[in-house]
Amino acid sequence: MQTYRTKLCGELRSSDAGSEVTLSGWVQTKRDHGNLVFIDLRDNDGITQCVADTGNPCFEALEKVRLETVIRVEGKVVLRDTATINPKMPTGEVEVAVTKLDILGESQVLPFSITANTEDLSEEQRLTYRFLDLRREKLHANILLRNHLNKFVRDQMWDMGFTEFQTPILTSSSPEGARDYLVPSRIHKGEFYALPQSPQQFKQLLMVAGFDRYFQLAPCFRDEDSRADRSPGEFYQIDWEMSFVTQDEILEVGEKLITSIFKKFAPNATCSEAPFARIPFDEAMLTYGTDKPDLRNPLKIVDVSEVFVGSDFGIFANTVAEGGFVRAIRAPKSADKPRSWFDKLNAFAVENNMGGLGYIVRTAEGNKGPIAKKLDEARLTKLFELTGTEIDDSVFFVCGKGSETALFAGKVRNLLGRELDLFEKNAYRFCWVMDFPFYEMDPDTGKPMFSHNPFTMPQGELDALNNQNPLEIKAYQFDMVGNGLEMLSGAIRNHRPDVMYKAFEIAGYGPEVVENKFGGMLNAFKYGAPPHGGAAFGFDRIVMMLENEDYIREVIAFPFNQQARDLLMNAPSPVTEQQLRDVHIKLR
RNA sequence: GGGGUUGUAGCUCAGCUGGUUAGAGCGUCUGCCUGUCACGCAGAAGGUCGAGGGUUCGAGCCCCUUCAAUCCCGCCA
Repeated sequence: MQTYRTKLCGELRSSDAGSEVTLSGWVQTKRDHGNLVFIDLRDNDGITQCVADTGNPCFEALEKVRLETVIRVEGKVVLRDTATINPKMPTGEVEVAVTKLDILGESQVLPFSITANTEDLSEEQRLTYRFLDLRREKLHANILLRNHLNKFVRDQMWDMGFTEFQTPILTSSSPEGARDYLVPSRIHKGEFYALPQSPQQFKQLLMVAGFDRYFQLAPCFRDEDSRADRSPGEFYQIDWEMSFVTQDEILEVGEKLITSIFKKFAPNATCSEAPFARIPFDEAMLTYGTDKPDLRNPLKIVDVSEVFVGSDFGIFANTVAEGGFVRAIRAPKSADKPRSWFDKLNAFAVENNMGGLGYIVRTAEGNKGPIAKKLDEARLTKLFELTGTEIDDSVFFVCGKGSETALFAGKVRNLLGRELDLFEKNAYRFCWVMDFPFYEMDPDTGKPMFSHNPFTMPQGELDALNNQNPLEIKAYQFDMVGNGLEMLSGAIRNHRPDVMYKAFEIAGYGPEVVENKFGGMLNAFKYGAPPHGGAAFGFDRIVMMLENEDYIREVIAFPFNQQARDLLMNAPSPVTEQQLRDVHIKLR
């Protein structure tokens, strides 16, 4: 059997001139000049131009070959004339003068062009013909980068002393969190496996089993609806867990891993250095109006309620008196913006059901805007001091009560940052958001419910659960946020059965619920559990950030569409009656 | 579960206030072309206007129903 290739399509250089080579690949483009034909031959490695003219026995076959046909060519590497060198191609100094051509795999007429821009194609087309889409340069490169990241992360984790595990894919349904993907049992009528939403309980059991440091590039399955940055169905986490560990030590692992990743895969971008800013949840909500602060945006939200107490501006003064607040955002160098700009921002507030967006414009000639007249000189001075507002700046106000208003201030902060083009360019800014509340009020029942996950250790442990207002207890729970995206979530776990029973009791669950739902893990904790904690990065999201992609599908080889369908493999799909009978299912 | 947007040639789209035979670019096919590199030039074929119903003398365009795609809200311990 003849060899398919002696060289790859990306590796020929001028130094190879004169040698005989064999290449195999896809016909990416064909430029037929009648008596002279060029073919760009592409493989995973790159592209090489092949050429033949009328004197060549392969000429007619080469002229007829359809795009994306797989061929094998033999030929001689020749230097191109200076005038015909293509500096855009790594192989552009040479070409292969074809002496023999074999068709290895014919292509039908393509449904779309491999070389067209990605944005010129519908998602439906791309997913239906994903194998063609994956041949396109950008997506192909994204998937290759994902592959490199995969190995890099493994190496890093091994180097840090972690042990790689594989945990079950078929497991049991867990009662909290997202909807499970269920798998009916054939042997046990009426019972179901579930695909894991994360290996959470397994990795904790591994700690109890004494493995000390676990990691896994873990597939996770959640039956929830998709978003641009959230693939439906399945996704991957860089999941790790550590025994005898403090919260700080977990954060250090996260910082070390993420900085090494961005240093290697985004060497030209600015990246936060460890240690990252550690922002308590409450401060994040006040200063950034979100639990996912984008630190590329320099703007900060400042509480200026005190300025309005007893002022002539009745709406704000009354809201503050009723327990609300006024928060301000300085908009630097925006005083020269036209009235329409301020109107536009006000309209944004109205769209968000916020009534309006007050503002003061500070100029050398005086202060303008609807609120300026309502504040006396002393109050204005205080306001400008609190917010750092200088001449030629303006300052915007959000007034109201509760988290809704706080979150709206965050939206205004983002909008102003974009409008004034303040976001740091080509940068990755990371921070930690810490000290999440352990419980939050369930608006339906008026009782405390777990705000994150019930496996987390409350700060203050049993003493806090016994003696503090549940809504004021913080959790050893943290997120890493990068450029406004949640990249990691982690926690110190609750490894003490007594604390767990009490935590669930406060959330309204009796001991039988804990034993029923988390019996396996709870039982394990009764036989000597080490203090432990861990975290998990969203793997797909890191690739997304590295590639500056807005859509998570751009970094997944075979993603679902928005409706959680695989258009290529036609999943989900109906099954036979016999298959249904086997698993004791009758469709209604 | 809810809201927005979209659906016209193989692909990406245009199509005015409802009015003659529904257009463009790319792709396909045919012909010409020996230095292109998204080659170029000339010509041709290609349409259930997502589907179903309605209004109208007349519907790609208006109305109703429905299907699909996409983005968002809910949801995502």
